[in-house]
Amino acid sequence: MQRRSKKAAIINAASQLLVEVGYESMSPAMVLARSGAGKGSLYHFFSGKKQLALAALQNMAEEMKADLQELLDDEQLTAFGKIDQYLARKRDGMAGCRIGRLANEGAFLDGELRAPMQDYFRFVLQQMQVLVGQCVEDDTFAADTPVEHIASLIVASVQGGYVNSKAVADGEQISMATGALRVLLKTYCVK
Amino acid sequence: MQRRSKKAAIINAASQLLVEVGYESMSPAMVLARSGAGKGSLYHFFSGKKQLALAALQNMAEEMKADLQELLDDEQLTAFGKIDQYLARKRDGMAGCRIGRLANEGAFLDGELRAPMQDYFRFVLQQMQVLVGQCVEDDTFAADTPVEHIASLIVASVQGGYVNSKAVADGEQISMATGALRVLLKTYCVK
DNA sequence: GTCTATACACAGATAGAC
DNA sequence: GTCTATCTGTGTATAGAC
Repeated sequence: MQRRSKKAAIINAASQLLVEVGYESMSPAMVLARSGAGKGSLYHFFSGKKQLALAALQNMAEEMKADLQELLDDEQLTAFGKIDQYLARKRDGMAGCRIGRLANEGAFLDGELRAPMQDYFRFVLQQMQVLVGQCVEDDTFAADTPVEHIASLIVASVQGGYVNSKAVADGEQISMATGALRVLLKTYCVK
Repeated sequence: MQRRSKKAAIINAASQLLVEVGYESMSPAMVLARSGAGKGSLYHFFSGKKQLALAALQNMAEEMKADLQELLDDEQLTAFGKIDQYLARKRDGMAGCRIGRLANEGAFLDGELRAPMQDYFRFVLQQMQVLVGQCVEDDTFAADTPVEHIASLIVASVQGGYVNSKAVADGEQISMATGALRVLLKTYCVK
């Protein structure tokens, strides 16, 4: 047994390909070519394409959650500041959200594959709800809109920004959408 | 030559399938099964899957543009009222945008296939820009944000709402996002 | 114009050697 | 654990009859 098996390389290649081409278009052959492994290795570690994608997805979701958590843990920022920073993050519109870009693939109607996606989105929505709730609490926001609606819009501006970027082939679309929301939320603040 | 050939049936079936399963997962066999035509008919009218999808897409785009145009032509509504009505439209979150849901498929990197999608999105973005511009003009909105940013956010709230809905399997997500934006835009109005 | 029968490539998975 | 060789099903397209 090697110290670092091909397993990690395979998962890594799969993660990249899920972002680049999606699930249905990702063939085992592509994964093997990129990871430098043979078919045997893939089917030694995973029962099939689905289980491989599952492992890759769970990896990505953990990374992205940790990324958000880092922002949430920033003691320097107010709740509103965290929302603002989240929206202000630099994003590659033409790449798409690593997880959200898979939402329309038929394979994700399957409960098992959808689980990590659903889990990730619920986490982000939930955390945004908490932040918006804190803004209401400390009178930054008026309490005239359900917190989960605002949270939903925040996430939608990012996901929709990615879609717009891809659709018109303009990477700037996403920052235009999130930027506009930053302004609107600032205006929404009860000064 | 029949008065109503199988061509329309084939395009119609393809349109449905593009929404339901997407482009890559839509096989000629599925199109034929649903349309009741034989393989020969399909390849008689279209040079291949791509040209068929193109025809179906152009059909859909025209329909959806006409749908929006109807709202734009409503003499009863102010520019702001039109934006508000656009956001308030009833949408099936679990179905997804007929065109936007294809944005992440690799086949749409191809210029020919992307054209109708790009065209549709540009149209909607452009029309929203005009409406927002009118709102600035008549002092409904402050002029402190570029009109194309607000327009981008409006479209993103819809597209992102669809993504959220699919991701968490909750059809209400989209109306939560667009609903929140309606409130924010109302607050943004210079009263 | 519409059909059935057929060809070809490749995605997905298995067998078994090393 | 890792590899190569192989098998099967199906997506995509063509040929050619009716």
